[in-house]
Amino acid sequence: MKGRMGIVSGRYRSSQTSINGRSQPQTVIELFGRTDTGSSVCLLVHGLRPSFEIAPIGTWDLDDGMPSFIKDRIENVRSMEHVLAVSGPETKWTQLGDRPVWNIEVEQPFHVPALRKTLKTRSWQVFSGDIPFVNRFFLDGDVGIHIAFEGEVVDKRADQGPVDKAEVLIAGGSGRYGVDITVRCDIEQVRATEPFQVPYTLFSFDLETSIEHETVLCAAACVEHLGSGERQMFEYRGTESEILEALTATVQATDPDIITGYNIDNFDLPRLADRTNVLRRNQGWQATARLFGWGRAPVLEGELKRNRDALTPKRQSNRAWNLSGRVVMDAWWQARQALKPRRETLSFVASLLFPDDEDKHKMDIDASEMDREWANRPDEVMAYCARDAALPLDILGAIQAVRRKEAVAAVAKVPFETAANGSTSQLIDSLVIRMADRQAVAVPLTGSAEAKEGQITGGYVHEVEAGLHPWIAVLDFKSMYPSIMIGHNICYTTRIDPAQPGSTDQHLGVHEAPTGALFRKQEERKGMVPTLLEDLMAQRDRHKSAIKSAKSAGDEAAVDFHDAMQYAVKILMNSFYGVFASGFYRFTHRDLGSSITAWARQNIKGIIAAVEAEGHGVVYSDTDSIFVRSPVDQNAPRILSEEEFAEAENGDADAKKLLQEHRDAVQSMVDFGTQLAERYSRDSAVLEFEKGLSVFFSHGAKKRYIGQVVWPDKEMLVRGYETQRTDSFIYLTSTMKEIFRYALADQGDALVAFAKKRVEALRQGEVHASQVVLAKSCKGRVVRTPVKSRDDVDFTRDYTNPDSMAQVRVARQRIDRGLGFTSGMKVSYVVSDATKRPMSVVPWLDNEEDQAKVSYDGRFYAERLAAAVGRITEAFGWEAKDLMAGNKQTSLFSF
DNA sequence: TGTGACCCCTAA
DNA sequence: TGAGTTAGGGGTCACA
Repeated sequence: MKGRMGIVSGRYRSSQTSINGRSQPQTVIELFGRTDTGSSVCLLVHGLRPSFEIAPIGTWDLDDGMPSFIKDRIENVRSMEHVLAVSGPETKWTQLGDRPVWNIEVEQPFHVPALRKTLKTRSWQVFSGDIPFVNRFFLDGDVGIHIAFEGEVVDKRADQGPVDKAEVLIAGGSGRYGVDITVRCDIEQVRATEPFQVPYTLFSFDLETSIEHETVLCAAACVEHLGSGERQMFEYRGTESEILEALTATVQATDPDIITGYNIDNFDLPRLADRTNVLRRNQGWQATARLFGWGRAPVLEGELKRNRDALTPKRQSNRAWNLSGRVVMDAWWQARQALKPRRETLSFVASLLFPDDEDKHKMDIDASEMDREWANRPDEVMAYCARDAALPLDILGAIQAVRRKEAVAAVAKVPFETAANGSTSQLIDSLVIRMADRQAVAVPLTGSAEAKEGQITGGYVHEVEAGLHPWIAVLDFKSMYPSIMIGHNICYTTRIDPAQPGSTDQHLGVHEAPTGALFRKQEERKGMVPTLLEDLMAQRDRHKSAIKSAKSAGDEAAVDFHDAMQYAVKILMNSFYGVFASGFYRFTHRDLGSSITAWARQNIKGIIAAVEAEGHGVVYSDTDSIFVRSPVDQNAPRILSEEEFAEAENGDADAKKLLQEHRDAVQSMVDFGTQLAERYSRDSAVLEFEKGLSVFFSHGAKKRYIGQVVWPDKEMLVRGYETQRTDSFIYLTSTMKEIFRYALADQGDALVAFAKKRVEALRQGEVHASQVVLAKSCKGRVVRTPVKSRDDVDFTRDYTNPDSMAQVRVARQRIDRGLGFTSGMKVSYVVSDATKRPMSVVPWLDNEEDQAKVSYDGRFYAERLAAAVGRITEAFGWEAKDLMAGNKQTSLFSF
């Protein structure tokens, strides 16, 4: 058959095969995914052999030929156990210059770690020796998530046959896979194809569990087919074994690519794993498969024993869960990343995303009393469970999680699983190693770089001038760090090491960083990273222009697709700096990161000085942006009210004049900013006029400012202040927002009056408790699941003094009440008495009964609000004014 | 009352 | 023991 598929994940299988009567090691790659026509596939790919590379430490003159002792040592390697073949040498670039590199083919991938270690002790330098075998397939074939393949169908779901069906075994599989079709092919029959939207199937589930007995009371699942948009609901009751077996049967029958749910990583999946262990006791391995065999691997004992990509979901240490052929995507984690919600409960996130859909967030079941609820109102509990099984699908849809991860996978050329659950360095690795192989650059092992000593110096932040500043043009460097990397050819492979012999040889000119670090010119050797970044920039431009043409053609799906792609490219480009500035990445050196930031500081400081020398004040600057005073009529109206606009529309002469003056001022600022950006742009450092503010305000702290944007759109801009923070309380943030409006309108008196009123209301306790809920994330290691007592979580590993942290005290109270705990989740609380040390806090729970009991410390909250608001008013010098108005207090908000 | 350690979260 | 970075503000607690 011929087809196209989107790869979910891959794994490999080691076996023996017989060639001409001789037993030979064989390694088959199993790729799981779904075709463009909607069938799930297991592709058995043949022809890739595990290997790595070695180079001798020490050097000799290449022109003299290879010394005989090297030949002997190579023969020695050839005769090592599990080594199949040695080929080479091939000349590859290494940090120590061009070196002869031999390729070592081994019997199986799992032999590599031990051989690597032995060879290191025998003075070989090892390269490409820590790349997972499946990654090797993506790198060598230069493919990513979307592939086209050709092959022979060896099994179909509808076919009959035992699990060890001969056709599958002959094709290199371990047995009948849980997919629609199993296809055998050779590596040459797989190639990259244009990105397309894979019609994935999603499976979302939720459990209701007994707090008393830890058992599963009931479960529900919802399956969504992205291709058709269709959904199916499933409900499970009965004995616990029946529930688990029925859930597993649904997974196998609906065959999803992606498994989701809300907080399944830390709750539902561990619970299912625990219960499976209890329920399977005194039964064979088949019981485990029936209860929790959710993967696409054949139902065989060996498939349960694997550490990863097994038949049952598993997780090692803190990593995401994994299982064969499917990917686990926790909707909680995705929502947290995408939305940064103030609180993280399912009902809160649902009300954030679907504010008008009351049914999605009302709480009519008391989760802390689940046993009682289940006994008294099983149907309501079931309905609640079903709703919470479906909601994660709504959430993933609303934040476009699957489509965005798919786009990242397409850009980084990795399987879906790596984009969904992998690390940033894995994405970068995927692109950089490909480039290294193309350029004959040896790939060093992770951890082989010299440790970075201390931190490198980062971006420059200009002191901000406190107060109101009218007509500020905001300019910033376009993709500053990527541009610097391209412009100065910064790469692991272009760095000139002064300690290296020959480093002082003639270069065709060099890039010298302000730190003194040297990089070759691209004419001499173009870096891998600059090449990749240029490609990515071009790719992003292509998607951006495709968005334009799709828009004019009215093709909404194409707009979404190209938008997801251009966004993924942007994310990836901006990740390069961080990875290369990190201490552990395989292709890094401490000079790379520090050179990038040093050039950045030089650029921005140079521009600040030049602009100021021209007589234009710079009120603020952070890393790659600069806020400049525009030579605009200072008396021009900064913003017009709705009424003034209406009056101007209606032909009112005064209003029309105001409007004209405002527009003239905006235009004059735009002209100034555009012209300034043009004049200070360089090839590798493009300055852009990003936005125009009719007024800018800061109380004098870096990274905290507000502004009235009048170009390109009209909006309020807030950075850093409490309104942006998720660990503040609503009453404070809403007060601040209003204060900002007064501040930007320069209405000092109204501002002060409003601030006083709000502070007083808090102090008197007139504000509803829901408005003073604080939330902070809480770390801690769960040492026993499920979490039933305080001893089940160890907070001392994450906190020097856990008892002094409010979030820990709250977490402990939650545990006491049987509400469980998951590390990293935000916990909500209210301060009940701040005069105590440490302050008394009570958890804020999701049910009205508990909420009604909460009383807060009004004085504490009033002081916190006063402190925040006071910083703003102080900058205006309004205390004196207030005193003059007859207020006897020495400070505005003292009591 | 001031200070520093520790922590969370944000800007870039 | 698993991994993008640094700069920075501000809250809480403990202690001098």
